[in-house]
Amino acid sequence: MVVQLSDTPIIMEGKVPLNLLETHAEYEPHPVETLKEELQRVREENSTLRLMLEVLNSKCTKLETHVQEINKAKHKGISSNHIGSVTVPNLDTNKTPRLEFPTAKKPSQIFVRTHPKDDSLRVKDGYQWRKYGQKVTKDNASPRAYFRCSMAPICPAKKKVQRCIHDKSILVATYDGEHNHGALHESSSSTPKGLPVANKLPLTSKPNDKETMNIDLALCGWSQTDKKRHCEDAMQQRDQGSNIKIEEYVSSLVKDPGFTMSLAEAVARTITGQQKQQGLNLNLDLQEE
DNA sequence: CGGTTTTGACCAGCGC
DNA sequence: GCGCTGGTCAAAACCG
Repeated sequence: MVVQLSDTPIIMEGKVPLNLLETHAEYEPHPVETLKEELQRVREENSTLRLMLEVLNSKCTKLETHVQEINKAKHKGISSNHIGSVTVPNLDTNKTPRLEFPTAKKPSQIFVRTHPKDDSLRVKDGYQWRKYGQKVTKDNASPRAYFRCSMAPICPAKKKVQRCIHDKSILVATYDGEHNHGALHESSSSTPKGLPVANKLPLTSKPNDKETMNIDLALCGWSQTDKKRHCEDAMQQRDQGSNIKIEEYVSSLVKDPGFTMSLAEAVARTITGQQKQQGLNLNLDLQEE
């Protein structure tokens, strides 16, 4: 199976890796009807995943177009690789870009979609934050949480996190101050150096791992309806051209081979997990699908 | 036991 | 000066 995301292919040779398809000899064989139902369910899931990939692909294309426009503008003497508040990695060089999270003197915002049921105000951005306050503000019923960077003894970086007033599943993180330390928090030593830390999903994470829920595209542990709803949301956003910052951030994630590989792995793991639950050992040939 | 989170109290800035 | 609001402090609770 070859998943092509723009120019960044994820290659999953042949079938789902053997270690993801553990055998369950202890289970009794399933009646044909049950197996048919399961097959149908897996097909539906595949179509959902396909939809997700389409969304990712379209965002990739969009980003590429945008980068090309920026490059053209650069050639015309307009020097800027900033879109909104998030710095776009330099894609026209071989250097591994670091996604610069807003640490400028001027406060800036990022938007992160979370699981609808996840009511914590946590935004995984690679830094370690210590919450020092929470307040309900006048213009938004959702409480605003105040965080300070705890990675260095004296780091002036702060952030405020509050749910979007219009969409409770979106967290708005406002960054203030600069980090006075270089190293970002490395959650996994297996991830390639130089990659944006925010782009890294833990390769060993379970589908229901809360950590992965903080990233927009970490849909792997979601229910079927959740996935569909979010895909529809994303499609709608694409069509309406709204929430540009989210799209740009997501696009930068998608561009990262490490992220896309992790996503693909998580998807495969999810399918396997569900098989485990129901005691099935379907040898899915995704290439055929 | 040390680090983190929670939460009520406190403070500063601003408009009236 | 007073009230409102956003931001911060700090003690207690919580957690690994």
